[in-house]
Amino acid sequence: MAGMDALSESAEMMIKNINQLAANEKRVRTSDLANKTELKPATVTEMIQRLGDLGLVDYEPYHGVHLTKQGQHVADVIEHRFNILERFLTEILGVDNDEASEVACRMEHVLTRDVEHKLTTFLGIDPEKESELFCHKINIEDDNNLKYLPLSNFKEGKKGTVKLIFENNELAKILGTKGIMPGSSLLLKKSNNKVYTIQNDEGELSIDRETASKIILQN
Amino acid sequence: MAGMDALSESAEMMIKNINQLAANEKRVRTSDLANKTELKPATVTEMIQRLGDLGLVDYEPYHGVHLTKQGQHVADVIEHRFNILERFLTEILGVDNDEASEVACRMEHVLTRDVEHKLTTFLGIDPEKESELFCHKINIEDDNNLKYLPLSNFKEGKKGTVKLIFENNELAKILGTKGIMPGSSLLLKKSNNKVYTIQNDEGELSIDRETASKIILQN
DNA sequence: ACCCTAAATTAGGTGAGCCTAAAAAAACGG
DNA sequence: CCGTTTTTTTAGGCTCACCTAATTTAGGGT
Repeated sequence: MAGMDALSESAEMMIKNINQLAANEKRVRTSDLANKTELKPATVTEMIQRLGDLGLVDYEPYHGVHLTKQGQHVADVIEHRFNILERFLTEILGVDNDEASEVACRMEHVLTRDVEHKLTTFLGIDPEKESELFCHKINIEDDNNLKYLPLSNFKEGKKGTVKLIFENNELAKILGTKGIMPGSSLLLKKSNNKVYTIQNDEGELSIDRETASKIILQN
Repeated sequence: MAGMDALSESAEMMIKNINQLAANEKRVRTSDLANKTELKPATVTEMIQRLGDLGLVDYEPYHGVHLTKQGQHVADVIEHRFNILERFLTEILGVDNDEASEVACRMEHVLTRDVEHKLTTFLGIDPEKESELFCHKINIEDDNNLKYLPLSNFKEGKKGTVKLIFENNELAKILGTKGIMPGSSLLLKKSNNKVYTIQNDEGELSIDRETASKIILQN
């Protein structure tokens, strides 16, 4: 990882876009990138030349680019950060999709590996299994201090205490009538990633994933 | 809020630093800013001149700057975003202080007001009471489009998404076989306060009031 | 094979944000 | 109140990331 001096946001975005277009065609053309990024072709050329100099992209004049191994790695990291951030923003905070996507796209460039990793864990994803990207041990010191999780990421059969319910709306009030409120305990009886069946002192009920993502529990 | 075109990260940082130094002395001098920001004095001069042109700072050559009302507002927003982010990173994710501070400092510039607000709520702070900053109505985008109602109180002809079903009993299972489960959509075709006729992809069915009161919908 | 069009690159310009070095203003001590 | 030192500003230069306009290359049709 020599010379990994932190790429500019623009450079990272270009790599991300190359990666996304590469799904369709092996060599990505300047015009496609210009189109996707809303930059002028001349700007794209300039950029991919610089990326070429950095060894992130294999650039053959007049014949497009494709990511090198290094470039692919960068793309994977960015993509992952974007996904994590987007999920956090929509599922946990309840930000709407367009805005979440936009904000995630700007935040993806300022995350550190550690924050990314902790956020991944927070979302209930096991970072080890999540991808091969970080197999060279990350060494997150004591993940067990991450005690808050949305119900949507709870494991079946686990019990937890409600710490907060995001958005103080009608739904929260309805949940309240069934004994689901900050401070109360509940058991996630069954979940299939779509329907979550929970049980507490007052009985059972089923809720959808979106709702489940707004109930934050401490285990 | 005219011309609030989104300041650059550099400009925002400069305002933040001016604000922080202003705690000590009313007029903040170039050399103090140069010191704090690790920029050269010439660069600071250039920056504060630009901020002056934008009306964010009152700049008097050779005699330092202080924030205008507008500038102060920007500073307060940034400061708040920083604090929220830092708290989230340390308290929820468990990121250590130095790194949290650094990451928060880069993220503060890309937060939107909505995300900031939702994050504030997530941390268990009531954004309304939190500060006087946003008393000039924040206009949380129309909370009324997030209405949760039991099917029994739905209006005829309205469509909604099932958010939760109270009690995981036989009846709920039967509803499930008819495509009525958390996450699914339905239309209340007819209701007379006794019999509720609903329609979804899989057809129509009629249920009684008691059952209807246990199905919570979002419109 | 040749021309023509579409695509890509080069050439040259701009502003932001940094710099150094030189000049100017303010401050301070006798 | 004058000279020296410190602070600030101006002048001029650089890179990055964008642009437009001009030029070059690739590739398809006849």
